[in-house]
Amino acid sequence: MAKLEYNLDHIDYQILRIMQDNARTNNADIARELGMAPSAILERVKKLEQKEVILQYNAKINPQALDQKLLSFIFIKAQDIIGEQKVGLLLAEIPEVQEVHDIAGDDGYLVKVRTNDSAGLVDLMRNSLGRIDGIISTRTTIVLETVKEEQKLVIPTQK
Amino acid sequence: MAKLEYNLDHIDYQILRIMQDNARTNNADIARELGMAPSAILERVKKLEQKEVILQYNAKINPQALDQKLLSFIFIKAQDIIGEQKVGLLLAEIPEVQEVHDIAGDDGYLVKVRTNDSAGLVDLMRNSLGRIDGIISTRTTIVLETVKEEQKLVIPTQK
DNA sequence: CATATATTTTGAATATTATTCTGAAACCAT
DNA sequence: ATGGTTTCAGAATAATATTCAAAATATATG
Repeated sequence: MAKLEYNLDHIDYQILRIMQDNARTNNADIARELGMAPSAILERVKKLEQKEVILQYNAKINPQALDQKLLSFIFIKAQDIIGEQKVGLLLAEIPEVQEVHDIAGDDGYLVKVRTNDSAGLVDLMRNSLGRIDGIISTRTTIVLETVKEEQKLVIPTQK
Repeated sequence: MAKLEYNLDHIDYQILRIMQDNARTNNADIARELGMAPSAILERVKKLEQKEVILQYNAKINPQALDQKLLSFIFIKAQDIIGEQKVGLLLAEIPEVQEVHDIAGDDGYLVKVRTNDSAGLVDLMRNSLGRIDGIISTRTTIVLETVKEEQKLVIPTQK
């Protein structure tokens, strides 16, 4: 699935930088900015998608607007066989769960969850987490305020 | 800055659902899918942007392709005055830092960081974190494998 | 409940962009 | 160098974005 050779050059990096900043920038604008023909940019973008360098385009929606005001991180200890992630996959199926990371140390997962409020969180823990076998314990951390939240990667300047 | 009334209807939700799934879906396609005129969709999308319901459009780039293979979470205890977040703002300035959350409990921050490898992480902790005054202690959690990583919100079905 | 006012939608016209394709240029490996 | 491959530019065409006026819808107010 994942290619071993991505082989990106300076121009690809510039395209990625633009796209990472605004995924709806059109080919014509990118072409103008890079001093190239639109057709060439189109080719490159398609190739970046095919090579799975660009994984997807998404709109970042304001959680407030959908009344999802509470962000929490939950550490979950599980009795999973290492590398199997049976619990992890079940956690991933919960819509309110945005991230599931298998972490080193305590046979556990770190899970990022967004709910309406604390009642929604309790609800989720009781219903969704409650139904999953293999969870030994949980420890929840409430986010008071988010100072920064992006998924932008550091893109190399040089080729 | 943030509006108190977003007042979204069923159609807005549908647009958000489409956009959240693929931010490069064009107006014509959305219009076709919702059985409306492209100009009406354009109006709504513009309004969603103005009302800061849609915050931005970004391309999700494969960290592997940029050789950023290590994901870590760092808990940082700081001697910040509550609500001030002096340390938090400094943390947010570090490019490798994707997220900074002010968390309840231990006067601390939860920070999400992407680096090349463990050497890059050590480097970041020594250089970038090392320069920040007010950091009392850190505890680092290494991610072995990410099972899920999205920022999709649960969008209501009904109006 | 009716009417005035504001908002949203449509549909057509125009501007802009996306996409395709061909030949030229650049690149690579031998 | 030379043959083969990849990338690019430029033009032609298809499709989409954008604008705008009028119609339709929703909202507010007396």
